[in-house]
Amino acid sequence: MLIATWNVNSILARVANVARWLDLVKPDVLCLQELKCADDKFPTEVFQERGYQCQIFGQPTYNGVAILTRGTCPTGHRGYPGDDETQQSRLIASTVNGINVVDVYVPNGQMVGSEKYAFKLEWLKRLREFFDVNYDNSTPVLLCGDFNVAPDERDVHDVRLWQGRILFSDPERAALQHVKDWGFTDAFRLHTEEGGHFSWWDYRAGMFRRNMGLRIDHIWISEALVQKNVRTWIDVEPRKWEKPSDHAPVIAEFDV
DNA sequence: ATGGTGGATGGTCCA
Repeated sequence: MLIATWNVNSILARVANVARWLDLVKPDVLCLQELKCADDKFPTEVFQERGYQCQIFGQPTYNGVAILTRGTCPTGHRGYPGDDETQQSRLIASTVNGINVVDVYVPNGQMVGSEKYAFKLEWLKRLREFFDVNYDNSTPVLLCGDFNVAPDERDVHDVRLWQGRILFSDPERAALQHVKDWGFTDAFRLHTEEGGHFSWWDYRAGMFRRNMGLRIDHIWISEALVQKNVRTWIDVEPRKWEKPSDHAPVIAEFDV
């Protein structure tokens, strides 16, 4: 069973690339972030044709998340419980094959010390509370998405350059670690120790060509899934295609 | 060198 996550930076701009990638990899689940698209404008038919059901929590212009699954699966959380529809669309959840899947688009934070940065830290604090209240860490739980944080020094191309900056500042890393302490393991790090593996490269200044990126897209799993995770990798190929997203998909394979 | 690119949008905001 393959479960994937991909920040597509506008699903309408990326629909051809996503369809091409689905035809190649055929994941059972694809979690999307940054749809930049209202629910009623989401290109559902393209994915239905390929056997996927779409659960969409969209928003015009910014944010937006969706879970695509082969076959049907139940509708779960859309945003934090109790939030109204004026909140940003950054979290969607479902259950697939007994696995509780939570797909998040963590706020970028823009600049350390800014209002958006404070919002990011608060959002991560709420994410931990969301798991405390709504999930049991002795069950299979998978948290994935664009976390907008590089967890450690291996996950940035130049530590000196990124130290203290947005996506790698100590408070962000601590806030993300607190979420992890709920009971998650980084599926990618189960299989790969060395640095230099990235999931996002800025469009500007030829950063992809020079492999100057960050690993900010993640698949985290609870203990019940650790033994079943046979492989987790970043597929850099679609980052080389025409009109790419600035993020590459991450895929985890499970023996279930 | 304070740039560079890309998406949504229709002058900027966001990443």
